[in-house]
Parts: sequence; C-alpha cells; structure tokens
Amino acid sequence: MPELPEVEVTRRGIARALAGQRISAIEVRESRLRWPVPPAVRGLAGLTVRSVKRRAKYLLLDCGDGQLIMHLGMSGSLRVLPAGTAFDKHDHFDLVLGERLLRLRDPRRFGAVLWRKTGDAPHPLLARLGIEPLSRALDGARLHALTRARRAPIKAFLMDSRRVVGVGNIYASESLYRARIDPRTPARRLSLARCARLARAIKDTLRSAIRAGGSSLRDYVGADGGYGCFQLRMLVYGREGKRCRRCGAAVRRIVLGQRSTYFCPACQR
DNA sequence: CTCGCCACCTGGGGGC
DNA sequence: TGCCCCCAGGTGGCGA
Repeated sequence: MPELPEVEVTRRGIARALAGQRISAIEVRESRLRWPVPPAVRGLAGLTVRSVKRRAKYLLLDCGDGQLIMHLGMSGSLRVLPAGTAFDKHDHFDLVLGERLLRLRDPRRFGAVLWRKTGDAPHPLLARLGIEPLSRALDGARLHALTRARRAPIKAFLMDSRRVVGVGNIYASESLYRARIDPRTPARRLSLARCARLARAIKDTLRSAIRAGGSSLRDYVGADGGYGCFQLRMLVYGREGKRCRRCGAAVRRIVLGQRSTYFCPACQR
C-alpha cells in the first residue's frame, strides 16, 4: 500500500496512541523481514516512545535511547489494537504499550524494523535520502537544479529516493499527469517552468492523498476497520484504455524501469 | 558517477 | 477446483 501519503496518515494515526507511552513488551514473531530485525529491538521494553516522526517512507519512533525505524515495504500496515488481540499469519511484530499494542502486518515481508542507538551515525538506509516533497525545499528551482545532467526519464528520476523521497509508482504517474509532462521525458530536458509545474503537481497530489486518507484515520487506531480506506480518485493510474478525464484520449500504459506507467499521450508532452 | 535491470516475498485475479 | 501465469503501492545491489 504505502507511498508517502499512506505512511504519513499512518504516522498521524499511531502517534496519538503511542506518544508518551511506555513499551511494556516486544513480540518478534518473524524476524526475516527485508533485513533481519536486529537483536537490540527485543530489548526495548521499559523505554518510552517520545514521538513518532517520518523521513521519506520511514517511520521513526524516538525512544530516548535510540530510534525504532519502521518501513512498510510494499504490503505492510500498522495498526493500534487492544493488547492481547489474536495475531494472524502475517502479523510479524508487536510493540506492546500497556493496554494497547502497535502491530506490523506485512505479507510480502519487504518491510523493515530497525534500530539506531542515540549517538550513532545516521542509519545507512536513511543517510543518503533526497529532499522531502512536501517541504519548502522542493520547488521549481530546486527541481530544475536537481534534474540537470540527469538523462533518466523524469518518472524514474522522481522515484529515485536519492533525489526526491516519497514519490512512488502511483503518485509519480499522477503527478506527471497533473503537470502534463510525458513520463518518458529525459529529466534534464525539463524547463524551469515545467519543473515549477511539476513541483506544484507533486505537492498537490500528495496533499490530496493525505487528506483523503486522513478522513479514515479513525480506522487505523480503532479495534478493527480496514487499512486502505483511501477515497482518492486516481486521475490516470490504472486507467489504461479509458478516456483521459481532461481531453478524452485513450490513456496508455507503458513500462518504465519495470514499473507500470500510465499517461495521456495527448495531454502529456 | 549513472542507468537499467534483478531480486527479495506472498497473494490475488484471470484464463483454461 | 486446480494450475499456471501475470501482476502488485519499495528499494538495495549488481554489472555495464
């Protein structure tokens, strides 16, 4: 599920339940995630979760002595449930906080649970990340500067987390559609004006996705209710062969970097 | 460096 | 029902 909006909505949903709570126990039922869950994680009982932050698609639980780093991969989800709730086959990890627990479910196990001790160097996975798309740092000028000398298609550029973080496969297509830019365009060919349009489109796309998810926040923190209550209507993603909502031309699907890419050949140049 | 491709894993859906 | 193939929202690591 998770691109940046889903991770951010999850962050907001779990933050209220976690902040200030003492970790009473840790359950690691399956440590074979993308990387093995480090042994230190099993010894976190007694620490207090001070805050829940986000960097790119990583969730960062600040615990004083260090930071619990979680990534949802392709299929991960986090839920706050009453302590003692029965677990399912893919419920790999629980952080128990008194009466409640934070549970990681991840069928494909591309997600991760990591630990960085306070004072250690930044975790290598987070050390080289690019700019946050919703921050002021991302604007037309910055995007223009970053894309100079980049021959890769603009869609591949957007999905490269060393440049810009958080824009995944769906929202890359959606953002380029909003900006009316062909996803195959070599990044360095984009003018400053088009970069400005793209920066705006990325922010609009991500913000509206967060808003759409925010309306279902209650479901994340409640005892049940499904993950993925995002009501946002996709503008192009998954609409191969259907009419472009703007001009009526048939939406095309191509493969770029082994990922499905959708665009309107008439609107996007 | 950059770029394109592969791999990691499980499950769902369509076709036969 | 069952099987087989394709597809899936991420991303580190490889060789060219």
